Amino acid sequence: MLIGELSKKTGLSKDTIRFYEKIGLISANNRQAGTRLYKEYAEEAVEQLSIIHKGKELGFTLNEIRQILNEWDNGSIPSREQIQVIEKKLKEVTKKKQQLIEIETYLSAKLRRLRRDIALHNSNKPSK
Amino acid sequence: MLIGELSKKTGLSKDTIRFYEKIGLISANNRQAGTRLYKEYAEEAVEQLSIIHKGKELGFTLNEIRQILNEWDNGSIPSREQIQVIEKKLKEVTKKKQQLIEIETYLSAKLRRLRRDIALHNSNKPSK
DNA sequence: GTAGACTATGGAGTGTGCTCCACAGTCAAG
DNA sequence: CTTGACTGTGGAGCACACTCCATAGTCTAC
Repeated sequence: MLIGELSKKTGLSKDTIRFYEKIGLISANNRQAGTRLYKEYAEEAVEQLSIIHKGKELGFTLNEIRQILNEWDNGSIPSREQIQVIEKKLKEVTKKKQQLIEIETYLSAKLRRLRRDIALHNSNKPSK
Repeated sequence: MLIGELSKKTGLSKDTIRFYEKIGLISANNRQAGTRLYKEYAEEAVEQLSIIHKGKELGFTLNEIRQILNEWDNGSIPSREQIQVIEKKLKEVTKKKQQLIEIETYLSAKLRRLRRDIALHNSNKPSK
């Protein structure tokens, strides 16, 4: 598929996709088009872009996402090392889960306080 | 407490803390020191910086974190609207939780494949 | 056979979030 | 009363992740 279709399927802009391809986060084949080349993306790219999108929303940098996608050229890195990288990322995911719970706790407490203030008809005099 | 102590307690650099104070994410009182003013931070700032740090690691922008901290000047915003903002953030937290699970699933599948490749003494010929 | 929507390339520009630096005042220890 | 570690201010610079633009070739439909 060409970039326009990929853009629609993923919700990412063409420029963003081109940028990701340029830095090697996703790959594309070349399709001959007259004197020029068009980029042909595999179906796989949709899932990869979905992971990139999620990773970004969770605060991973593109370099970290590169490790998550495991896009090292042609298995140049031994499997054992790849395993260690993935395990490290899984630990980071676990940490982020914990941090999410802590933020959720913080927000929930804040919400309870606000609701109570309103219930007491005291909405413009915060209790804290 | 002064900025050095706050920096040690939170693990954030002084420059970062000064930057957060400059954009109004945290606040400080002025303490007279000769002809100059030193910034005096309340104990509260430690928790706020902790939330900022977690928020950042989870991909929230500083403007989003501002909403999480709810640091609008002196309750200028009605409580009912504050409640809506917090509820929205809680929904975003829920979404991020789901995204974390999806990334975890992706990584786990990758890990299983790699482990199997090694078990088959086939470590340099990935199965996919 | 041309209008209009697509494609690629290169490079400039932008917003966010720091990070570093120079300069200068403060203050506790010896 | 000086040394050394602290403090603040202002501004420059930087890395990241895009975003936009100009230019130019391609392709489909009418």
